[in-house]
Amino acid sequence: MKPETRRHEIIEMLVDQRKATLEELAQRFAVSKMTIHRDLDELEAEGLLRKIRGGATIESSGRFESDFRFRERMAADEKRDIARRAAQFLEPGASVMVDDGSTSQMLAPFLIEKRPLTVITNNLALISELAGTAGIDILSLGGFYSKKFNGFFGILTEEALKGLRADYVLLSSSSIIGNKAFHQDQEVVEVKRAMIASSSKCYLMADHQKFNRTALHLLAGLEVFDGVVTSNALDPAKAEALRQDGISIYFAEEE
Amino acid sequence: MKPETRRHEIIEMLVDQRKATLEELAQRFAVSKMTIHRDLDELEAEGLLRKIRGGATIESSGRFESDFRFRERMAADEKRDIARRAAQFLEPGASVMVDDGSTSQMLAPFLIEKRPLTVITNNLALISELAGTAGIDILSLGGFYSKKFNGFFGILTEEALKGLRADYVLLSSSSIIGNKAFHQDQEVVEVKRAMIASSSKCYLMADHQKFNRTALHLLAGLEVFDGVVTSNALDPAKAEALRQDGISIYFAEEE
DNA sequence: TTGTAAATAACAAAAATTATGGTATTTTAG
DNA sequence: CTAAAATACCATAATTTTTGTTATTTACAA
Repeated sequence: MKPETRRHEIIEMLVDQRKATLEELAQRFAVSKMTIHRDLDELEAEGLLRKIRGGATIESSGRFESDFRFRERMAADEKRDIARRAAQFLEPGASVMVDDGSTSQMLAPFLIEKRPLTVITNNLALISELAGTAGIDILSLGGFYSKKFNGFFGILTEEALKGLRADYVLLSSSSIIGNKAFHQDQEVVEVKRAMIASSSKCYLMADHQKFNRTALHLLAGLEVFDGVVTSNALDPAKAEALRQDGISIYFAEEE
Repeated sequence: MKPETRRHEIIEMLVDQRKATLEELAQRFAVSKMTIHRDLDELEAEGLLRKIRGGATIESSGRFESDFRFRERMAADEKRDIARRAAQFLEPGASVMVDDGSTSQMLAPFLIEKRPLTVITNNLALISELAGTAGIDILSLGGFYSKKFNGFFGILTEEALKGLRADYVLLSSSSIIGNKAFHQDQEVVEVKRAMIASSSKCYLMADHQKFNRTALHLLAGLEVFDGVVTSNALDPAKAEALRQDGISIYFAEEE
């Protein structure tokens, strides 16, 4: 077991049982107390837990902070898994559109695995990560820069998309209610819609927190997507309901 | 000696002597040719040199120009001075186009001084530096990403420019011969020309090394520019000759 | 083509880095 | 003050990175 894995599991233990002793952790992972000490120091520096005499706890003064950071980190792992699964739909040599959003940014390493690839995107973080990677042709959609979404939007972006045609699009949305996807920002929706219109195969990436959250603007019905990728943190009943509606659901952890 | 140090020194050697053989490098650093192979592969992937049969070279003259990362190191101070001077032509509230190139990247801090400003550019480094700066609206021109120039080029870029109109453009070119500006790359020239056509006032930034160097493609006659900004490292006789032709020369160090 | 040198690939050894556990010392809570 | 816990330090173990050798493929010139 790698140190990183062990540290990850320590956090999971603490989320379950609120606190744990050094002795307990050392036994559980079959390492010395000294090693656990170092793990806890490391995790404490990341703000994920708090060392107390004889052990550690996830609960700090306000309970909120550590819990929030932990959620954020778990969400990041879930998003990475979903991104990994979504990238499996691609084939080397294809052209793929990618939108803004943190899930989309997670795609970077998995896109590299599929190279050669033409990546068409308005996602600045993704452009920066992929820039200069051999075997990845980047086509940046221009547009007005939005700090909030760290990408490019507006007429210029939409006009550029009208003249393009890609094999795939990997999209994210901030909300799924019933069998429809929503997003909170009008301009972002316009760009995502243009991407769907310009791509042959469409896949949606959505972690379980996206389900049953509200957002103002309709993006599309889920039936327009060739697949919806999520994690098995999603309520199985919900997944089954969508399957009944003819939606193709893929779980990141499967296979 | 660490691998990283060795690679750094390989670059320094190449800057001095333009090219080197595998044998030569292997002897100089007392490692096998295989190791040098791997070093060169690494450095080539970073765009810092080019492997040729039997060795490596820094392609810094003629049709090719060495990578932007390498150019960045040279004459950085001179370029910064020129960028500072060129930015003085701008007024708060204006829209300004900026092209690719290391001189253009140097503009970032001076553009911020002139805010509010709308910056229209295909320069990825500039976008990254300015992203999120309050008072700076960024309009990214999309296009295919070029590692060599660290920016966006191609039809998409030119089409976007056709629909735009800016108050100023601050350009750089890689070569000035007689009273004409040249550049080594066809696609880059197209974008620069489109910028000139879409701007009311045009200024060219060129350090003294740019003068009397060869490059293949004509960009424009210097008379189309409202001003050419250079440093007083430029031969005074050359500057006087241009003034005789009616070109407005500005020196970065003046005033 | 054909021969030669160079480039690449695959593998094993070596070096460097990182992780771990033990011990000695310091700190802390009661 | 005392005992357990925490820390500091060092030696060893495990892992990763770097390197060199060998074998194979590729590229160039005659």
